[in-house]
Amino acid sequence: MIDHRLLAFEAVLQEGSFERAARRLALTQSAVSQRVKLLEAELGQVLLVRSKPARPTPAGRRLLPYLAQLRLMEAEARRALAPRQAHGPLRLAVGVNADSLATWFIGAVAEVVQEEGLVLDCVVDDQDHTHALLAEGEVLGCVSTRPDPMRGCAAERLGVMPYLCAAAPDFRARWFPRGLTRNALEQAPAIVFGRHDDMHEVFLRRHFGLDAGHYPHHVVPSSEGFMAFAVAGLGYGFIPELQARAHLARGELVDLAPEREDVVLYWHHWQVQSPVMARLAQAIGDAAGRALDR
Amino acid sequence: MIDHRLLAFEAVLQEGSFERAARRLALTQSAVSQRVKLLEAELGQVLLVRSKPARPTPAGRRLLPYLAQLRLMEAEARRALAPRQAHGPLRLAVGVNADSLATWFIGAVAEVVQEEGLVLDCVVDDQDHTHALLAEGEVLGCVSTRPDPMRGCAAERLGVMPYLCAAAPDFRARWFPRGLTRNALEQAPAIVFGRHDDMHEVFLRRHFGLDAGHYPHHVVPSSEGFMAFAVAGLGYGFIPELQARAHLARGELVDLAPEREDVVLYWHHWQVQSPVMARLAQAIGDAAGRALDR
DNA sequence: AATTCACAGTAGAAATTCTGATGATCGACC
DNA sequence: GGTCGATCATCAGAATTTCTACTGTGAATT
Repeated sequence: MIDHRLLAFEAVLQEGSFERAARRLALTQSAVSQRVKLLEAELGQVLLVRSKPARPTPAGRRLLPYLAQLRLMEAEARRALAPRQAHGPLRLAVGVNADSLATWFIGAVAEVVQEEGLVLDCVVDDQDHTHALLAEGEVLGCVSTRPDPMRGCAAERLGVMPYLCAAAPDFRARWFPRGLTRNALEQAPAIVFGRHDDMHEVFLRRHFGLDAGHYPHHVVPSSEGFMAFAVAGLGYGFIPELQARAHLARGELVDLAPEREDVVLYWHHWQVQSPVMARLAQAIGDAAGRALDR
Repeated sequence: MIDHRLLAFEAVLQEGSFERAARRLALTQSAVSQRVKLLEAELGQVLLVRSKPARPTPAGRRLLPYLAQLRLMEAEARRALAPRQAHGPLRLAVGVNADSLATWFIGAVAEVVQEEGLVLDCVVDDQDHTHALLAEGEVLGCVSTRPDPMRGCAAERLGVMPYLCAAAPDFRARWFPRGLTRNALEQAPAIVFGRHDDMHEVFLRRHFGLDAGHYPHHVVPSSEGFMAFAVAGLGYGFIPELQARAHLARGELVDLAPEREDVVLYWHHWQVQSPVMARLAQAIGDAAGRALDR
């Protein structure tokens, strides 16, 4: 139902080349080439940079969000027409930061997902990176730390997610026998989530005047992995209070510092919304209100 | 860019028959018939009742809003790609009640319309009827008195529009020498806006216990006409305070009763929004905040 | 310089979609 | 109750679009 030419354009981007796009669409490379050319002619803009892998031109990039919205709208229209038929569940791509996914997010969306028969396509990335996913139309909504919405989007404040500095008890005994001192912090192996993750650095700089890069650290881009690292006594790091709570209670982790690093989360979404997206946003807002601090 | 079959379906509805739709689309009747049939087959639903004029089935009706949204999105996408090119201005259909249009509405949208290069398609109807226009996809947003949004839509409170009971001074002297009495009200010719307009009845019932239909009344479905009727001394009726103000000052009208009939207005819109719709909603909200009471 | 790779272009084949003719259905009217 | 007029469905073939198979070109690789 969506224009063939748009689908070809999208496939080339996702597959990286005309040939693989053709394979996916069960066409020849030539046909894909023609479709894309036609689309470019109609819009009067070059949409693809023919490199490997193929990349969108600025114009092409601006087209992507509309494609995602088109998809959603088509799916919605079909549901509105034949609500009880199984069209295959509606697939919604959303960007979530790993810690939200590991803590409050699933509970937040569970009910809506069930009732509306959705399939969520959770794209996990760092807090601030989820925003880029939205800009490129890869997701229709995302949890982000950025407060300002892009043009065409809206943002709602979800709440504050406090992180605490934690480690296994024996890790503390070994590395921080006298508490968090500048010296100890320069030696003790930290755990950070990912490359874009600057919470640890901010903490070290703010409270101990330590500069970036001057501390040994594991990089563990997985919420569960992060936790497991900490519990295993391999390092110390910032863990969402929500997630740490049970482990603290069981004595597997200890709280190293009174300070909390607060991360303010926002729900960003294209204003397509559609009934389902509106419900989802509502549910996320509600659940965040319950799970997060103000 | 929008699916041919959808366009055929729409044209048949707008023109009332397959033949005229074919003429508009520069096709044969046969082609239109085939397109519609194809669409119906794809969706697994009959969309059109083949009567004269052709009407949508319930399924067809549910499809209409999506068509309107599709249109908007396509226009938006084109603008996003080539902002400076003149694509022909973006056409936005909005439902407005006559009194808003005659008073605050134009000022509210003027700036956005200019800056974004829009063409507004104002559909004027009674306060509550504008809602139906939204449901059928005829408009993308509307000013209505209904507070509750439909599924897939959102509603924002704009403010209160107070109406006062007014007439020309000589009309008062002639019909209401002793003020508004039950007897006089049963005799004096009222002016009401339209068939769906129940403000006058509500007023008579609430304050004087008069039943519906027991008063003579002109029906004048035009805001200016309504005003002219009143100024000419042909009747009395409820006029927006905003609109009456100048006439009261000039002595052309007098205020007949201390009571005000308050109409609460809401802005309803499909959640497509799109950047332009978002700006429009913002502007309308702002202007309403200035022009209307809380 | 030769080779490989990836996309553009072209001609004819295939598929789609249109036209024009015909048939079915329904209501109006005599 | 039959006929006419109007309107939509259906069908076969024409027209158009879109695809495939193949060739050409330029850039990267060796």
